[in-house]
Amino acid sequence: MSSENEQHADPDRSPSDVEQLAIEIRETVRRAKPPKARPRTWRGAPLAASLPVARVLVDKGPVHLDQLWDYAVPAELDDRARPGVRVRVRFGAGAGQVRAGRREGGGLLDGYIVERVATSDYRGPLAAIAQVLSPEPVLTPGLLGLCRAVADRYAGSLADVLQLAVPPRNAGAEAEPSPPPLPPPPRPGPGTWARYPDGPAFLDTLATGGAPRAVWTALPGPHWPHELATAMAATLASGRGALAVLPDGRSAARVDAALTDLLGPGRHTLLAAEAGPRERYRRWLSVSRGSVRAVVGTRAAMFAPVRDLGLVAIWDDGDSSHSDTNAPQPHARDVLLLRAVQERAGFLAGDLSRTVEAAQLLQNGWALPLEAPRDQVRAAAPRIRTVTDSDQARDPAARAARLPSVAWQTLREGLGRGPVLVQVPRRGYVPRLACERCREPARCSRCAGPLQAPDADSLACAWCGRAEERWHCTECGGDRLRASVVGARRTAEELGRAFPGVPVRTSGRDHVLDTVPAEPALVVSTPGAEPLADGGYAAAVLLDGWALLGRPDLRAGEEALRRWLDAASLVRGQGDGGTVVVVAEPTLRPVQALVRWDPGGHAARELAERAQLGFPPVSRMASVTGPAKDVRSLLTTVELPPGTEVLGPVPVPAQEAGRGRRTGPPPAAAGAPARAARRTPAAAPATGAEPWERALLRVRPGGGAALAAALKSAQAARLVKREGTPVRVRIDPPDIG
DNA sequence: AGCACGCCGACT
DNA sequence: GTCGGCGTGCTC
Repeated sequence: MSSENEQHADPDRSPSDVEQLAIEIRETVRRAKPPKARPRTWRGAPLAASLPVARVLVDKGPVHLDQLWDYAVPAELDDRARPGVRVRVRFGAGAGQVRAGRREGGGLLDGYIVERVATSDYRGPLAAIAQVLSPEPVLTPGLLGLCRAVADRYAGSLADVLQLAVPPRNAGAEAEPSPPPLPPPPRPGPGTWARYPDGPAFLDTLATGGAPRAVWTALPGPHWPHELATAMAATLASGRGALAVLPDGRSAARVDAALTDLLGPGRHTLLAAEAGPRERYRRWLSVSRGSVRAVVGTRAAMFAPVRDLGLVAIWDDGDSSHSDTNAPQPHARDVLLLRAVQERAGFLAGDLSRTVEAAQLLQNGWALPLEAPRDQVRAAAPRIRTVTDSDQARDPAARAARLPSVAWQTLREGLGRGPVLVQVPRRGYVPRLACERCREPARCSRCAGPLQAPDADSLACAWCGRAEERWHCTECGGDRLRASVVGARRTAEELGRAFPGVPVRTSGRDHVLDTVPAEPALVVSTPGAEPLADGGYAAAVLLDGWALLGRPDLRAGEEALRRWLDAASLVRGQGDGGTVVVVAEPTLRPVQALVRWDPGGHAARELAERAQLGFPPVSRMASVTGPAKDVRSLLTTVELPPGTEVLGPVPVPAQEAGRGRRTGPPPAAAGAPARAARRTPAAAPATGAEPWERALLRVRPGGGAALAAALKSAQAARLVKREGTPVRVRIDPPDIG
């Protein structure tokens, strides 16, 4: 270990830096009373001869600490204290005075060394790095740059983003060496990419080191995982790395299997939740160390530190699980877009459907479409028929199963040729009660809250608790209600009776079936849980379309179409007799898009409409949610970019305030209106909880970054001044209705 | 967030 | 004279 006076061979070393710096290690005992036992720090310990200052990012802590802090590097930690390593530092007023015997870590925080520099701007004595936790350089410059960009985009702190991007350390995994990298594989053939006119050229660009950007509308059927893997393999052939993010472990595993098929073992890895922490970290390290250059995984993999990235890909970007659930809730599509730009990589958004965001990438020319010609689409897709559920079947068993006659016939006919799929919307996902005639959700006549039926023959409002004596529909005047959709389990029972002797399988949230064999069977599934059928389903029936379409959400139409296309793509093409029946109003736009198998047209129309109405993603939005007075005070302090519109604030009911530490104002208890009324005057919540509000902020296209920056600094200012409780800031809120 | 420092009122 | 209220501000 070098001492202060030793000459270094390092040509970068400039000895005067050390003297000029006049670093004084924080003297823990300069006060009158020395501690009984000093912490094992280094009173007067020599500093690193070269670059004795470490700029450290502290891992946790309040938002306004979102900056780098300078620490002195003691000589004995010189060679371990490299950029990117995890360290432990003392932090906080008086942190230097550590009393022996007190509890450990008073002021000891974890962090990362971001860089080593010669001098510090900080005027004052620098504390020394307390400990280098591990010599593994986990926070590489590229990863840091990405995390910074994500933090800026989402008005979040760098430390929060880092927590998503860097997995927790596991000493055992770190001790294992990673194998040396394999040489680039040979170029894969185009395979089924030949079905897309621009497919082979796309692969060619990737294989020769280019960075093409595309929105890929995959043909229905089982080939897309292999096609996605082929694009990754082509990128590897150029000597670069590739990353694909999928919405769930099941689809990621399919692409992983396809990669194994194309590349053999050792060139790729799967980063998904299944593996335990040690295995996950082991795989992550194999990527970080450069021994593996292709990564497929679920959303946390979006940060995977793939070296020399040539392609980022996302599959099914409309799936809500692409939004991280931890602050600042970045979306995988946006993170990968940032990476494509920052790391000059190609970009591929693949989907059976199309989101408005993907349509926007096409519209502004950032990406090009990768689509099959119409006749190919028609051949690969099943035949789609629509039917309304007023068309009840004659067969009593089918009526009991609430099947329209066309649906019943389709199932019966399909069962002669193989497995058939029945998609049932998830219960609780849908309006509770609706007009039987026009499907308008039933609402309270006083407060417009949703009505529910506590027992067979009474109706009450879920918000205000008022009993509804004589309900009638405000839209069509109907006076009969329809109960909510029947769940998958009961549908399965009813179908079992309608088709005696046919095996019935269910797949849903609790048990998701992976695949079903080619034999005739009824497969009842909730959206997203549909098993693959060996050889494809002979037919499918998509029940209760009204429930998917009727959700009070900006994306209801897009989401319904996505769910339907996902299910319908598992059905054989119409040349092979594949048929799909969707039970929904045939004039609605998403239903027509399904019939024509035209997700691109649907997304383009949605995009045009959103542009006209000033909705995202054309305009950018942020939401600010919290106790009313805090929301309002933030709104008065924030320096919004010119032209920002402020919508609201409006009161938010408890469930919209989000699951958080603190819940919003409780809506008056549904079951006990009388008691609630007696206790307190209407507005004052009995619990003392303050009413919550939400404001939406909207900026013109291009103003998103400025809006995020303004919100972040206003939030930080409030924290510094300790004004009230922090409010929740969410960029691109998904739930605006 | 912690945790010191600091500048005003009641107490041994 | 000293203890101590928590308002203000810093933490490398």
